[in-house]
Amino acid sequence: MVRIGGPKQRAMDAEEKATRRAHILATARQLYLASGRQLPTVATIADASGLAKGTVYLYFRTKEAIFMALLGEAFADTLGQIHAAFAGQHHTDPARVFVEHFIAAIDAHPDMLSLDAMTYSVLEQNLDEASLRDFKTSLTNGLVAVGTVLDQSLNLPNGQGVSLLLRTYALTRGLWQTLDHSAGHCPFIDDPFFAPIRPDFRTELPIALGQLWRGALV
Amino acid sequence: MVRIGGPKQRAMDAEEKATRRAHILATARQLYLASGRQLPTVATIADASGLAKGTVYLYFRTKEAIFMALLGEAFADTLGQIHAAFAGQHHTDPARVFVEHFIAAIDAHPDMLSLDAMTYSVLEQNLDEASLRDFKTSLTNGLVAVGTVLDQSLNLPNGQGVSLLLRTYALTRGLWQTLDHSAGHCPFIDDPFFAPIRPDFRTELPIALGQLWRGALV
Amino acid sequence: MVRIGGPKQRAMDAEEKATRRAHILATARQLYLASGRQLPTVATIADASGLAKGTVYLYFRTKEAIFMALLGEAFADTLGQIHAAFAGQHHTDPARVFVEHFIAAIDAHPDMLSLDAMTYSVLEQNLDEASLRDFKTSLTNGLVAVGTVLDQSLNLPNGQGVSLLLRTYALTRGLWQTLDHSAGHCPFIDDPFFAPIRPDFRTELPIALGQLWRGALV
Amino acid sequence: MVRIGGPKQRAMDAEEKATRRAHILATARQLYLASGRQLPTVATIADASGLAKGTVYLYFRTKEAIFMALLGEAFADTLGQIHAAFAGQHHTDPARVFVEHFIAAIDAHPDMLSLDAMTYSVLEQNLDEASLRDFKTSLTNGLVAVGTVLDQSLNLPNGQGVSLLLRTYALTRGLWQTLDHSAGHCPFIDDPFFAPIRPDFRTELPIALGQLWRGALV
DNA sequence: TATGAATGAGTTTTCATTCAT
DNA sequence: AATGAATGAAAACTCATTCAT
Repeated sequence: MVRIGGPKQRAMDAEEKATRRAHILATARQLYLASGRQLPTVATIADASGLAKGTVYLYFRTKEAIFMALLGEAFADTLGQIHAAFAGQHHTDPARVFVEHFIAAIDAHPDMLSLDAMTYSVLEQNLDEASLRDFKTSLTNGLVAVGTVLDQSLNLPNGQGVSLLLRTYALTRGLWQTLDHSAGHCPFIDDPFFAPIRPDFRTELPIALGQLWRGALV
Repeated sequence: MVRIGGPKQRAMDAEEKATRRAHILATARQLYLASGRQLPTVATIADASGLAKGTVYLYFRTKEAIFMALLGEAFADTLGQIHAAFAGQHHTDPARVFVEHFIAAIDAHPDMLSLDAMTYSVLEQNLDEASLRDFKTSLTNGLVAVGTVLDQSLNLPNGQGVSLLLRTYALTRGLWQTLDHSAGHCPFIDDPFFAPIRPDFRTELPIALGQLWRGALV
Repeated sequence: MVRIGGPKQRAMDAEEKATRRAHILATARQLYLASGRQLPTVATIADASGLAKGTVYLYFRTKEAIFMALLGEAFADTLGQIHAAFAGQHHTDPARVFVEHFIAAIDAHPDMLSLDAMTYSVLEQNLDEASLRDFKTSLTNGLVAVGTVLDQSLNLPNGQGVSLLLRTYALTRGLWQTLDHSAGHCPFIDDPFFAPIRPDFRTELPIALGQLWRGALV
Repeated sequence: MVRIGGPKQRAMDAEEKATRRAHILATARQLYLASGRQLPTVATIADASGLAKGTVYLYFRTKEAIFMALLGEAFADTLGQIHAAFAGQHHTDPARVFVEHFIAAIDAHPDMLSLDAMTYSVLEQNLDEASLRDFKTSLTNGLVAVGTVLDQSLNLPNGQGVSLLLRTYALTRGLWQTLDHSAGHCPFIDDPFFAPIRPDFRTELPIALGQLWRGALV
């Protein structure tokens, strides 16, 4: 028999519930950003949110689902910005426009690439199939929509837009994993010896993306 | 007093030690490949190697060091093949030659990209600084050497070869993480719905690399 | 402000309340029988009953009380059948008559012995004293009543009927715990090696009860 | 990376290991007896044994395995005493002799019936199949051996000895679960109202067993 | 009366690493 | 050098119960 103290405030209607969910998400993001490459524990998130552990589980099936949701938001937002920049428009230098908007979106989501780097090895492992499918479905929809917009805006053969998006993101993801060392796990990385293989990510990214797009649009 | 299972054979001279180390490494790779995205435990590796747990630690400082060593081998071998293909030679279509050799090397190391995907989030976390530095030093040396060879072979401005290598690998790594689903963690991924964002990695890779190189060598 | 899912129907008068209580009970029994030796969660019971969790607690003080009620019903029914068979009657072979009716009652309550096996270790642990007392009081009343009937019908010294009932039930309970393996927790139990200690419960029960009664009535 | 303090003493040979295992077992029994119907946590057992939690798991696969081992010992000892009393011997009043020895063995193992009552609902649930099979195999061997001895000593038809043992134990187990209230979970059980259904276990047991044996040996 | 959002206690087990032998 | 016994930190998740609405 377990006796416990009652709840604080209750999120009764859908709107309040959405707010609470968003609050948990925001707290988790903050904690993650502060910790550097370490998923905070559910207990920590709950504490920082002013909620009980069990309450967090009312809004997210697993701990990993929290961070997948964060990642999903970042993806959606990034895709949204690209969409806005290309839907129904033509640009004389589309590669430049794309890269500018893409990098701006990345800058706005400092947790995206970092969380993404955990996706493969950590997040997907402990995620239930349903959540994973939801995530991938929504991502697919977004990619296809923006890909179509790119097809139209750039006069590309059908499907080239999506391909370009995938390659762009793959290159970004790969570069970031190779070049980011913001979390400070390698104290020695500043040694000039490593300079040739440690260009700055933010400097390198536009160049690399530019090359890829130039090669693709030739 | 009964004493069972005393020390086995001792690997005294340098050669025997190298052999034993290689044996552990080979066992670990086998186990890793068989498990699909899961680092085997030290106990498992020791068992499968016919050694005691403690013995493994005579050859590797930490468990992660084992897999970093595996990754280092794969990198070294890959770089070696590129080096051989370009050192003191000129090619009429260097991009094609590079991509061919690069992909061949990747195919020969099915554990490379997979282990690499754990680097950021898993392997580097538990690695002691010394091992990490060794790894990165050796990698830097290899990259710089091959980069220089590329500079010469392709008549590139100094340092462009290394940059190209980094971008090439970043794109490969990113594509693989996006497109590989060999480990079968997503039973639903074969759903045709996901087809547009799931091109085959091996089909996609040469195209994407071709675009990058074309854009870079323009 | 959107309000969804208000209170359903209210069971105001005593009859409606009894009906709803019986409905919860029936659902719980079904769920228990279907699960094999696992008490369903309150959430499951509530869902399957079409009620909210809180509502279940309006009818039962604790989860365990639900299953004690189920057990109580089975006991009451069993005792009732014995009572009916012996009240005001004499039988030439009372042992045979008793065993027949007893086994028929047991067969009619496939959840009785199984729930009973959890009584000692699970159910009584989390039961509030009041419910436990209610349960035991009602059981005592039933036993004493039927015991008295047996005393009269069999011309036994006062109190022998209750003793016989207790011993009969104890033997049944013990045999069932020893011999039942319907839930299939031991896949290997069918190995012929275990045959000598795994006679069939339903075969064994009448024999064992027969011996006990014969020994008692000598 | 985890760094921890070294071990205290090491059990290197088989004998020392057996001693340590026995020590853990003894500690667990003590703790269980002191707690009344509550399996102590592994942490508690480890602490009380002066060992680390992990060490306990070197000797027992699961927590439940500890208590199954305790139960197995009690069974083995009980069967051993019966065996000694009947092997190669004839008694004029075998029922009396059996019951005396049986009850003496039960008295010597105050944890046996109590643990046994958890077997069905708690212990078997969390036990791995291998341990369960071992337990049942050893129990079967013991039962069959003693059953055979009984067959010979009492001139019973083949297999009757085992049957008698099973029924005897079933009755004992059932009576104990019905009548034991030593753990004090029912403060109200001493109310005279419950007297008719609460005879003393130790008084009741010999009577009930006597009836069963008399009925069986007629 | 009915609802269902909120609570939070509670515990097993794994496994990388150490170090006595 | 080799062995393998000992260590102990670490955290997700369930679910019975309460009580504001």
